[in-house]
Amino acid sequence: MTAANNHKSGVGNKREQILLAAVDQFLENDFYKVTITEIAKQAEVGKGTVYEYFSSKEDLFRESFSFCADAYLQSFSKHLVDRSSVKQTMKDIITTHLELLKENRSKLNLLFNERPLNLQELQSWVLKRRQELLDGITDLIKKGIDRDEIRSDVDVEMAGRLFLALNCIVVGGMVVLDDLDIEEKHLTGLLDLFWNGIGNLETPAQDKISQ
Amino acid sequence: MTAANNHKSGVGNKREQILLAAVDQFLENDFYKVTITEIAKQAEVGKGTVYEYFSSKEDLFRESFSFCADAYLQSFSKHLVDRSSVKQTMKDIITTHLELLKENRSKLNLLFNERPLNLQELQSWVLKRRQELLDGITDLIKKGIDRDEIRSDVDVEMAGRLFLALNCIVVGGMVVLDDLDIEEKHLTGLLDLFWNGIGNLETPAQDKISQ
Amino acid sequence: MTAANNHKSGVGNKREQILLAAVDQFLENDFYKVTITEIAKQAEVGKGTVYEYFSSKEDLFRESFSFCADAYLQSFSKHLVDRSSVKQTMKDIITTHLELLKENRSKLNLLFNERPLNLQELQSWVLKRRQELLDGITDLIKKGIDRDEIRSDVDVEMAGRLFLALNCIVVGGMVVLDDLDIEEKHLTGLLDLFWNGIGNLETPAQDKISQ
Amino acid sequence: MTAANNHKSGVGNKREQILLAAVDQFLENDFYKVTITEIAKQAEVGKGTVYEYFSSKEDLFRESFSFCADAYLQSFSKHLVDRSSVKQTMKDIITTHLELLKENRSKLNLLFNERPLNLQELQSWVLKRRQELLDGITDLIKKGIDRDEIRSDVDVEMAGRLFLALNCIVVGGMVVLDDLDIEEKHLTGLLDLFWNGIGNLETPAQDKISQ
DNA sequence: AATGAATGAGTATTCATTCAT
DNA sequence: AATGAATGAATACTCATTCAT
Repeated sequence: MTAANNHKSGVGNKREQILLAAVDQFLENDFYKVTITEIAKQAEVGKGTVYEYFSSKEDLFRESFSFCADAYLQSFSKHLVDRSSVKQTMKDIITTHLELLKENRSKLNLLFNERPLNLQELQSWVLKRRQELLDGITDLIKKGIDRDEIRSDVDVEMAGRLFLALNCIVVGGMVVLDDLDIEEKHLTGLLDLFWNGIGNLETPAQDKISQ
Repeated sequence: MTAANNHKSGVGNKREQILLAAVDQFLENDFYKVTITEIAKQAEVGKGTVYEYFSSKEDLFRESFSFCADAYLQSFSKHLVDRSSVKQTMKDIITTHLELLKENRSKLNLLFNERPLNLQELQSWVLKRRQELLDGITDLIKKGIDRDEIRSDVDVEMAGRLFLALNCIVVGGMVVLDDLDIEEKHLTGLLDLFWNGIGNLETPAQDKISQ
Repeated sequence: MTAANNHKSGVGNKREQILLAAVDQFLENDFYKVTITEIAKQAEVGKGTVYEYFSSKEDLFRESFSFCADAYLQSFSKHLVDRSSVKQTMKDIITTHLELLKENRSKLNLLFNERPLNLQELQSWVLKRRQELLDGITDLIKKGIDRDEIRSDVDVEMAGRLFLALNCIVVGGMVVLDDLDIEEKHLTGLLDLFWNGIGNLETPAQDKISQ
Repeated sequence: MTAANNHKSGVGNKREQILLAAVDQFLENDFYKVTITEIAKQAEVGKGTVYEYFSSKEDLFRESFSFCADAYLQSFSKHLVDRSSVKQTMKDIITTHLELLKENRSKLNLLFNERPLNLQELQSWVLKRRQELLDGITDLIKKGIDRDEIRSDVDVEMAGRLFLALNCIVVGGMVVLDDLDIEEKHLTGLLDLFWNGIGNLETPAQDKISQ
């Protein structure tokens, strides 16, 4: 904790209590289902106190989202160093993601959810954060191409999106929605799928598409 | 019994008017943003009439969702016949999906949205419908393996989920969220990605993962 | 009651119950002191019902104000016919005003209150209604000049405003604030004052002002 | 005891800072629109400090009102010396009042507003202060009668109220509500009106009232 | 069967006031 | 004495649902 401390920082401070309670609620429920009253109760502060630290419910949502996004991006970026192969990096990312998901409070749905939030103002802000994530992945793929690990004819943008979908929807969906346990072999299978595709090279099946 | 003497059948019957209006609204907005009043107005019936046919807003949502899911599954299953190659079938599915998305009224977010709806009761119901979809895809992939179009070591479950994710987040996300125009070549690129993976077979990069 | 009747008119209708309760409350209290809950309770309707007929608290205030203003202007204008002398008309106006004040429900403070309402949007609307009143009085004074009842050198605008003030603050203030009983002779004295001034013509006192 | 050792006296003392800020705010806005937070901010003291000097928002309003009333009564009473004629004194009062109104921050609405403030407890207190003002004016009129400047048959009470109304409603209303510029000739016209009335003595019009 | 007027539970937000420091 | 973080009572407004006609 630095000298820059003011009443809005420090261990045990109200702001943090509120934010954590809010994250907890927003991860569990729709924006409209979550109530300030419930957040205040869970944070063990008065209702008015919430508004001392956050100007509105939307603001609180934004901060909650940001909190999650930052946590994720951070655990993500630690893999974006050049030591390992790109494939290994991707494996690490998926594994980390899975671990984050399994740690109870970090379902990260908030971050990956493709659902337009329909709070007009939040929408573009959410998209911006998602784009940051996508950019990180895209860069990783470009690096893979530079290193000849990834084919140069791969559509970088699409591959990035597919990798994001793999993490968000497939891994996320299995853990969060289907409440499944993903084992090591599943992960390896999944990455293998992403890396090698599903096609059987020994057959000419794929050639049939020629339209 | 004719269409005229049973209010639950026939062209122009109230139930259908209401359901179509509801679908229209729910596709456009959050559950909490949609109001019964607005649905009734659009359906050109009285507010009370909505409750003659649907027991609650949730019930109406369920039915709306089901209506969309059925429409989608149907347009989906028409591709699940054995005439073409599996790869071509997948191409057709993606194309159909894209077309459905582009038809304004059928964003189908409702269906693909991975977000737990958190209307507790809807949740499991939604998951069941999604599972039906997943099963259809899984069967398709199994067929591909039988026909030697798809490698036999592919994790069928994972491949199915990734394909669904591909449709949902990549295609859906691009059209709905980013408002991009996806061209033919993008689709082909995307499917190629799914089919062939991103890995460069000529390098030994992927071998490094051996943990 | 005409054929134009809809659910918003007719004896015993909710709208009227609400409006009367609102007038009652607004006459008694500040805009901010009055609550919708209390109005609903007094009108013996549900809180939501208020919003069936009035779009907002401000709207309800506007309508309440208008209701009072109309009642006053109407009882006012019946004196603005040319039968009697202007002085008699003025006497009638003051008398009517006083009677209206004494009838419990029509303190009319709402109308005469000089206090800027400070609900920005209401402000100009209120001023407009007040101006209508002032115009009526000004016309009356002009007529008096035409008929040689009133001196032609009188500042019509000022005289109109003073007459309005006379009604508002003197009569209104006495009844409402001081809870006094104004008798006939007071009224006559007041009008005489307005008509003849206070100056003693036999003294040259007023000449001293010559700046 | 010096100004420095008693927080309730001396230049720059907190109480005065707060009071002046409060006056400023109350002159500009409704009681309910003004907030303690804003007053504290403008006074450059902590919110809690306000409560060191004033027991409640109402108390602070009372004191603010009193402060204004005293200022007004004072500038008023300086005219109530016997040097000039009564008519001249009245002219001076109106002029002073007008000047006070034009000095931006002193609309004095607070003082003249006839609206029952309906902070029940304030009501009677306000009336008392207004009565003081009225008494001053009444005395002036009595003096005028003694000096034969004013007719002896004038209803002193009524004349006092009318003169107050002239200042408050006519002059006040024009400056504050209608945002008009009152020129010298208007003032002269207004006082002339009050002094001589509007009636045309050469006609028998007023005689028609004989009830 | 169809309606829509009536309802009140539910929610974000404001702000005077308190009190520990 | 001075402060301002914490509080919760209070309030406008929304909307799913009911029910008399």
